Amino acid sequence: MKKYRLSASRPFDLDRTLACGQAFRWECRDGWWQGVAGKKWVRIRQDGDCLRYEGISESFLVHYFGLDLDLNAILASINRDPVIDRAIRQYRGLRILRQDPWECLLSFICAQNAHIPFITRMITALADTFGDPVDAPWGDAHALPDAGVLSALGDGALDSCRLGYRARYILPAARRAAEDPAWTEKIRALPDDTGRQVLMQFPGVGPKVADCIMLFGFSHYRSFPVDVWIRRVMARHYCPGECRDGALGCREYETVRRIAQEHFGPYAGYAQEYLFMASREGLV
DNA sequence: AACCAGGTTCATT
DNA sequence: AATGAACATGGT
Repeated sequence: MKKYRLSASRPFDLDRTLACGQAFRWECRDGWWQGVAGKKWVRIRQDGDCLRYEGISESFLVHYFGLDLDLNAILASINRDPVIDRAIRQYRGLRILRQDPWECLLSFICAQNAHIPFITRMITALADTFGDPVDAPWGDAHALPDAGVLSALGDGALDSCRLGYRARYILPAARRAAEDPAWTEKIRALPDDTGRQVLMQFPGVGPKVADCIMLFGFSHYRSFPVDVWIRRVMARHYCPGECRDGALGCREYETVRRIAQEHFGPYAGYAQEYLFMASREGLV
């Protein structure tokens, strides 16, 4: 069991960070979060300013949870109006993870038009059915299958995972990733929004999913995924003039995204996460 | 039991 | 360029 001491100037809220719907491979059982990150199992809990964890190195811990970032400075930079201020006061400590891009690709293709518990089911089914077993202390656990594994499957192989129409996207997307194993490094090397355009060439990846992958998988903190919850809060508080009719009026994705990025700046993605929470919990 | 969900794609205007 | 419908599934 290892320990990591959080400094007072770098707030962190493990529970919110793992439960907020950016990652779908974590489960909380008797006070401990357990999950698989990459190929390794992880157990972790937070007691005040102390993180207790096992299964990973400290450097992985710091990188994965983004503990190297000065969150207070980031939140100060996005705190530009009363709405985001309320969300920040409520959720300070929520951080954006640095997940594996392939995991993000799978997760957010599945996430379209689905509730978060359902997304978790789908991702779990993919791992349990096709992923390599991981020797976790709590019992049976699996990593997510690599693109190569999924790309070799035939039509219908995913049926038992109950992915709905998303299954039609997963296999072609896996083939595309498998035929160019360096795709993540290529995107990493690309300038700002070019990587996003490359991601949108994957089947099943539109603007929203691409923004999620850039934000959660490539640490592109300016990305601002616009889902139904964000659309609501943006329509109500940030672009009423641009919106045709009340809550669901913000039609044009690119317009909402541009307004948010201009308003919140280079860490718009952090604002997105805080607004997402606030919108879902009825805070705004 | 309807309604809706971290949307994308395709066919029409 | 912009809108509308189909798409599968299951949580609330």
